[in-house]
Amino acid sequence: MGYNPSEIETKWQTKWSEQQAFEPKEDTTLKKKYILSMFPFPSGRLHMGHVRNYSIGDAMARYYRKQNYNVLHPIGWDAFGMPAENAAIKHGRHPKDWTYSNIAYMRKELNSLGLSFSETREFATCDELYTKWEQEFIIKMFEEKLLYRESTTVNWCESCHTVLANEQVEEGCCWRCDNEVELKEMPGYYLDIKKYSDELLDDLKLLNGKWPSQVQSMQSNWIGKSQGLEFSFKFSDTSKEKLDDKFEGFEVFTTRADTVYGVTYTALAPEHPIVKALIRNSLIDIDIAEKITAMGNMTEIERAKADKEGYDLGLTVIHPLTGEEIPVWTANFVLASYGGGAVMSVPTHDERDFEFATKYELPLKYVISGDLESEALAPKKVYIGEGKLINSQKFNGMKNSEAKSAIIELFEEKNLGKGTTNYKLRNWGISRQRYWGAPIPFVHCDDCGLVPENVENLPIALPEDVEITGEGNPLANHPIWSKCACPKCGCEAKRETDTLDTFVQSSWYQFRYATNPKKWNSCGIDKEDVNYWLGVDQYIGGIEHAILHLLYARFFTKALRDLGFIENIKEPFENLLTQGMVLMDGSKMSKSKGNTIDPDSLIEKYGADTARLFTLFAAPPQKELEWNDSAVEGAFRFIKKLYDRRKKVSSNSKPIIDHASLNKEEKLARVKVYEALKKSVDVYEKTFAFNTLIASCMEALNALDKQENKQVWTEGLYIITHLLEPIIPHVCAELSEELFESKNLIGGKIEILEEVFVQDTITLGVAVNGKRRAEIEVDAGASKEEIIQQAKASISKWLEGKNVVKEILVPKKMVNLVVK
RNA sequence: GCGGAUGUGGUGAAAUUGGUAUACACGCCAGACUUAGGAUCUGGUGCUUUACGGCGUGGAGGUUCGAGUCCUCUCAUCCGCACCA
Repeated sequence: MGYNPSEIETKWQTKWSEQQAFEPKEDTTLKKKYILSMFPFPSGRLHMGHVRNYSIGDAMARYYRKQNYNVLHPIGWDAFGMPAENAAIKHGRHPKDWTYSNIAYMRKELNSLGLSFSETREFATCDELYTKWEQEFIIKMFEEKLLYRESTTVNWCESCHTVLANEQVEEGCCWRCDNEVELKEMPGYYLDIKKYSDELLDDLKLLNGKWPSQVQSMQSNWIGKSQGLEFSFKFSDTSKEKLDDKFEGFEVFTTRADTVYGVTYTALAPEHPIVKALIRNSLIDIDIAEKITAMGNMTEIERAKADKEGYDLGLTVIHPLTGEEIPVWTANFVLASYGGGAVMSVPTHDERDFEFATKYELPLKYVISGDLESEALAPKKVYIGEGKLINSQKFNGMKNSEAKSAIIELFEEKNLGKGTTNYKLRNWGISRQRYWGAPIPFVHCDDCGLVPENVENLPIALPEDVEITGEGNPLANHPIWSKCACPKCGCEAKRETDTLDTFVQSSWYQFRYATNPKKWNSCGIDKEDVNYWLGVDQYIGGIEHAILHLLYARFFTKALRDLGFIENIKEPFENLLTQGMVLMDGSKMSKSKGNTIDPDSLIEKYGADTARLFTLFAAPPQKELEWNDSAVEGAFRFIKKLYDRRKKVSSNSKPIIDHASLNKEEKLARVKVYEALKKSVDVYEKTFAFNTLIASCMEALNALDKQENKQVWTEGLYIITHLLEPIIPHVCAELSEELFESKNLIGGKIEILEEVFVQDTITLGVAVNGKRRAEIEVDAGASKEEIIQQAKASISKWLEGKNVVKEILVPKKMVNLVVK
């Protein structure tokens, strides 16, 4: 009988499901592992990236389950989002119907891969029960001032017809549809993630060695903490007058307090309120005002590409230390969103300021001198390096690195400014003007203002009878849905029609899985369950979420902790593995390129075990995986061979073998088998280099093939099927049941017999001056002298007319003879 | 520009604390069995040389008896952020 994957796999999948084999136990005294792969969006079909993601996680889950851990290995559906609405527009299907039928199909696909997910903990984020608790969190966040509503400039994607968070804008374009993002002023809801800037940054250290350093550094850059000096420039009297005494001055932020004496102009963002006031009051020429407005309307990406541009505002400020009168400009390189939208400019020691000053012939003043006089004072050059201060009153001669804090101190002493910290991170805009999302549970009342919905009315569910055309917000267009009574005063009010960003759902799903499903009706997150299961011992997913999801989920964890929904948890994901992409001909598999492999047809042709084996064998999980048809054949061939060798097994349990009585090939086979066993612990618990474990098992099988001892064969297959079960579970379960009554798949680790590694003779390399020249075989008990003797004999021709000046013996490895 | 990685055969990739570089697999070559095979099995396969040898982990140095591994410099590629004051 040949290897028939579909028969074997169907049999075991049915059995596992009937036995509820993968449900976590409720006994919280058991040692636990929480293995989590990022949940999929129910797009319709699995792709190879999913296969890889879940094969990695499943191998870990199955490994720990076999080691008698209580394992939580859940799956669910990140089910809200644009594509469901797009499908509705394109195929006239209701998003809900589209989503749930996709889930049903993809659940079948996951099943066909033999993944060991809990069935009872599965949910979709669009389930009303999930929405209900999420809305409760949102209301609590509002009450605790962690959530607010404000009208401001936002990123707008016209093609998705919605607002995007900063994290969802990639190079000026929408992360989902790649359409260029526009700026738009509109109201929206924001989560105060900035409040957690320092904690989010500092706690990255807790993840050292547990998260890829790349992800840590990406998050750290994104938070973008920088320390410096904040102070204000006061307007000169004439300027103040010009502004009708409405403005005293403006605040600036600098990380280069050491260059403060070199300021020769200041610059405001085109959107700065002072600039706007000047325009509004016609204090600037009409054509220049138009140009400034145009500058302000450019997106950040356009501005980054544009040449430096700016206009003298005809205002002056007084330098707080020198009393000099300094001109005020507006410039396109000043960002409204950072550091108060205003800068002090030191063209001599800042490249950007220099470029601007050169273009508009603004004055230069050097305040740092390098070691070489010429370096610092070469006319019309910018000097970025270290040096000593000049032209800086009492700080002259001080090293600029020291002057930074000294000057900040002076500002603080004189009450002119203070040392401060700035962040690039901006608050998380969570409003989306779309239908297929969780409604934001607030009500607008003419009398009471913004009022949260009463918790007992939750969930605020989506109306089913909507028309989805792609034009406008379907919730806002619904004839009656938004009509409601104010929860506070009972008067007629209007329900909020924005929905929540889908990243809100994925920010707390790890706690929902951990909550026992029996409690799902009564609470969103159960503290005790979460205390037992969290943190996630291993999280697995794509690097594309390095900032987005992983930052939001970290923030949410800290926020939920402060709101009292969870406790004792600093970080949700203890260990993170970012898997590489699946490539075809060097580029990412994608529908538009037509270079996809359909997992279904792969499974149909070779079986799930081959798909899983190839995925884990072709590359380490962290690296990119290049698709290769013949390598898939190779994986299939190995499984067939393994299955075929069941004929070699002669007893149904692990035999006790008299190692000394074996011949050379038999001993070698045992060595290879036990080497694989030894390696497995490291691979499953630390390195996740499944490719090397599989290679070791292949070596072991090759070595077994070179001998005929039935006991050695029996022991070998007992161990190999034990080791590979997490990777190719169906064929191993089948073999184990048939040959060993499944004994090798239960009951923890198999003992490593060290006696197997004890050898009678040892092969050593012999090197002369570090260059390998020969190989010798010595008795295991041979003394150093005997070995050196033998080594010299083996390389006698290299010793002619030379003296051995040093003899180095590396036990069990090699001999190095140094000759002259 | 800033930050993070990665460079090893024809290809995917291995290689505790520095200790016989290229395990395992794919591909290729040769052979066996076949009417035939893209099936299966066996053997070979870093480059170079008739051979002895020589050369080989992006490049150049260094430390060491010994370096893919450690140090310095450098080149290339990839990823993230990017006018952040």
